[in-house]
Amino acid sequence: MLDLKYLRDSLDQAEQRLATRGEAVNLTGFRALDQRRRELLGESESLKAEKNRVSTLIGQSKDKSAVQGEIVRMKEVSARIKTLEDELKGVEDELQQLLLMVPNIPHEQCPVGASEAGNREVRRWGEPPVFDFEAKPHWEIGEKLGIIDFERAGKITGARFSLLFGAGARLERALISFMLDLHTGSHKYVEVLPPFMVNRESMRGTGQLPKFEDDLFHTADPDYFLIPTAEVPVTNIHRDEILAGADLPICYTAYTPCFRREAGSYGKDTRGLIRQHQFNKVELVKFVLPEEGDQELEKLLRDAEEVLRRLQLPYRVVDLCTGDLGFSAARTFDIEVWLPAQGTYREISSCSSFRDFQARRASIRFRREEGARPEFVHTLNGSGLAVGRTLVAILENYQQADGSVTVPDALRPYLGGMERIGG
RNA sequence: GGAGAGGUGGCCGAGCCGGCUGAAGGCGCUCGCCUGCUAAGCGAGUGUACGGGGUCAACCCGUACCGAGGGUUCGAAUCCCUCCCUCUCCGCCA
Repeated sequence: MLDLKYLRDSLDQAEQRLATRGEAVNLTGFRALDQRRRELLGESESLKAEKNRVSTLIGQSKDKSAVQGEIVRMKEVSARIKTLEDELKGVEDELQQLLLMVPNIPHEQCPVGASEAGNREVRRWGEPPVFDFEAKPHWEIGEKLGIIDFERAGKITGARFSLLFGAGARLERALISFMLDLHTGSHKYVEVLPPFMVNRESMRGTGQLPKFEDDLFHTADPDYFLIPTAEVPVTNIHRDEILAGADLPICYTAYTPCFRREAGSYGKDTRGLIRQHQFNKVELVKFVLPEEGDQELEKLLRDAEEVLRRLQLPYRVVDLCTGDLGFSAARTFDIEVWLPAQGTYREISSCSSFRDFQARRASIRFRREEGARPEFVHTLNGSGLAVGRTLVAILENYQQADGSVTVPDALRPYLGGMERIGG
């Protein structure tokens, strides 16, 4: 959510910067609503002051019959206040609805562009492997090895689900442990294991609601949502809190499954593990001082990259342009891993700064020192990494001519020393 | 799922036969005094949001907030209704 006072003072600038996102952002009506709100507030609050003053006098008077006229008058004042407040509530609801639908303002260093095509490659790491045979897609490799079964997953649940067996299941688990150990050990994140279902307030806090309800799995009773990313429960850990400035940055890492409806992606990535309704992810989340946001994002990005470096998987980093940013993000770097069968880089991590956008929605604040005014923190997060896609990358990049798959060195301790799957 | 108890300021905890309670008291914290050091002691201060004013920073005024939302009343932390959450006992259960 954007700052009401900023919008009031710099509406034109806000509109211009939002326009670089491409989609039309509707701020019409904001000014009128804001002004009406302040008029109603002014009138009802001065009437309340009057009411409070007179009511105290009535309470103090010995002779109630002497103040009968005031009682009658206050009755009318109260009725008037009620009318004003009803209208005020309507106006505030409308204003709130409007503000909750407005996306974040892009960071000034974001490349400006209308779509994915405007993204800027920042760096590449590693060399795509060269095979003396035709590289197979991971679903063929996995099914041949008997470690991935899409057909039975479809029977059990439906499309876009998967079933892992044996070394496949173990590899997935190994990746989770490996990533968590790296981030808690070398990178000093605190491991958390949050709820996988959250309430509406949490979803609103990070920005999934109210705009993207269609993308979420929902339970009817109670009214909960399955998390689409650990960002939601982990960022909301500190919702409605005031943190001590000295405690910042606060860094968490969490493994969770993620659940996404993938509405509107019919026909995309229909085969394989790339796009699933349920997938595992290890997430990194930070709460930082506003002035340290940019450098903390850079560090978070490096921490996520480190996973691929240790696994010796080639990747590149892309700086998303204004038109490709997510709703809540001010700045995003995607990490894309090389997938030989597709002959292209595919997203495996997305590292974003939300600045104070989520903090304002979720009311996450801090004090620089004891007694200082609360300020909003900046929130950051990134995948470190998407586990399913990492498994895909390993199967494809480490595949051998005979259909077996070599286990990356860094993972062997997590697989009881296993050096190869199949073969 | 059944029965009962309760949700008050950073924390503990009064108030709950309606008004003078943003809210007693204690703890914590900040500043000052005192003190060979420490501890103790003494004094003052110590929430947030919104709106208005302002030398637009410190500050001043107003309003709101005693789990959430409604209601009664001139006036509600205090009375009534609905919902949420926590705790205890029973049942069920990984």
